[in-house]
Amino acid sequence: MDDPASNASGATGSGPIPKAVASRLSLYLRELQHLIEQGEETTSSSELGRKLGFTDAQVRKDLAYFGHFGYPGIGYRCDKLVGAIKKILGTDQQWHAVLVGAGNLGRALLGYKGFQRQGFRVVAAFDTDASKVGSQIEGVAVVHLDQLTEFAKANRVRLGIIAVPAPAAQAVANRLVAAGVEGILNFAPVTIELPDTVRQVGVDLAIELEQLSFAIVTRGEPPTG
Amino acid sequence: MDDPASNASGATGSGPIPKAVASRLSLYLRELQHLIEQGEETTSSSELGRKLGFTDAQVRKDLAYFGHFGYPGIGYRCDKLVGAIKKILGTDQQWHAVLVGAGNLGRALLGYKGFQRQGFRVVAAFDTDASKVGSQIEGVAVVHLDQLTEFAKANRVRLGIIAVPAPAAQAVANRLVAAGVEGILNFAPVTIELPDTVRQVGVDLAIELEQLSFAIVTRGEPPTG
DNA sequence: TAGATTGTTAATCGATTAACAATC
DNA sequence: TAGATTGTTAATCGATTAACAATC
Repeated sequence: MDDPASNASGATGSGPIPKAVASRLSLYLRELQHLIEQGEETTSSSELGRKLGFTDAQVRKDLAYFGHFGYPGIGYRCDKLVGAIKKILGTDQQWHAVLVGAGNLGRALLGYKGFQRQGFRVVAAFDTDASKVGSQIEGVAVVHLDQLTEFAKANRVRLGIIAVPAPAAQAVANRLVAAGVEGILNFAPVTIELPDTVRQVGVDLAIELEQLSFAIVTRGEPPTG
Repeated sequence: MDDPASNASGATGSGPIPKAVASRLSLYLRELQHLIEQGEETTSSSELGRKLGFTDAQVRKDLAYFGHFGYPGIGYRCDKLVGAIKKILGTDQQWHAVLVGAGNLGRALLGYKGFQRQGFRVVAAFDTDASKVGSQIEGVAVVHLDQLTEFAKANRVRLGIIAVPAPAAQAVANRLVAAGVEGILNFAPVTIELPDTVRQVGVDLAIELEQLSFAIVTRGEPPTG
């Protein structure tokens, strides 16, 4: 292989990317984008590892899952690596998402600039509150939930974001599934059941704080994992 | 041992709780609280596993790390288990937290009811914007960031929540450390460096969506992990 | 060239699963 | 009692680390 960067999706031969690796790829991507903004053209496994708290060996192993991007003695070209990681994560394309729930959290998500930057576009917000329907929030139209399916089909919507109170989450999830989304990001603090054709990621803000308090109370007696 | 539930923090002999287990404990806790609200007194490893997508063996193993709470033939008493898990996670006590950044996301976090419910209390919000300082949001006072240390010392603040734009995050983190917090929940999409006496948990909303898109594009070719 | 850094292998480590005797 | 379900062991599986030849 003459051009070591020519093999973005062809994978070195290690097969599918382990989930543990995928979660780190997003962090590498964020850090690489940051380095590029600072004018860096290359980086190394030890620099990435130091910034993110991983060993250099782990960084190299992770990056070798999907191609030969490094140059011995030099390191990695940031831009090439960004392109390759985006391809793996699927964010080399743009994803259309809908948000359900135009409450406090929903509004904050609509104003969040980071989604756009990483290839996600929230194309509409849905709610059942008549006082919200018809308005615009951060430039995004608030539409009645009853029009979800129609809208989703017409606008190539593939992702749904749930930001409604816990008791409403499952019903909203069912509607999103009926509307044909392929994945759901769930901010409601409740487990939702989905057909296994639809992927989900759950974010529970209170659980994040619990994990922090756990880390504090076990300080000095560091956990095994 | 006569009373199988008498050994909450004494641990069965397996020593410290692995991090992988701790992350599931929060999910068990949430599900158990939900079951109790529905009037259930007991549950089983298979029921918990089914609801959360784990095997029954994994549930039993996880719960056995910190005591003998199950009754063969019967299952687990929800209330006992809730108490034991809270003790492990540190949320049997109340934690005082401060929020830094009273923007869109910060405001949403101040209105989030789930923190209170799980034992966290946001006792003040900090910002540098003169038009915000002095106001109240969701019943929480907005104070100038310059008063952080003084306030934190006077109010037993142990946790800090960062909800400022990425470029400001490291400086805010430094201030929180100087103010004596023991842990930081960071919503800014940037890596922050902390002394290793201070714990951190990072939540990057765009990364959560990336993980969802990754799960979708690798559908049918399920990842190893 | 000499110095730096990769990709990969082998060894270690940790986490999950299956099975089952113990027991409510 | 018979049925159900636990706690624990052993086996399997996956992830991390250390080391180093290859190479820019």
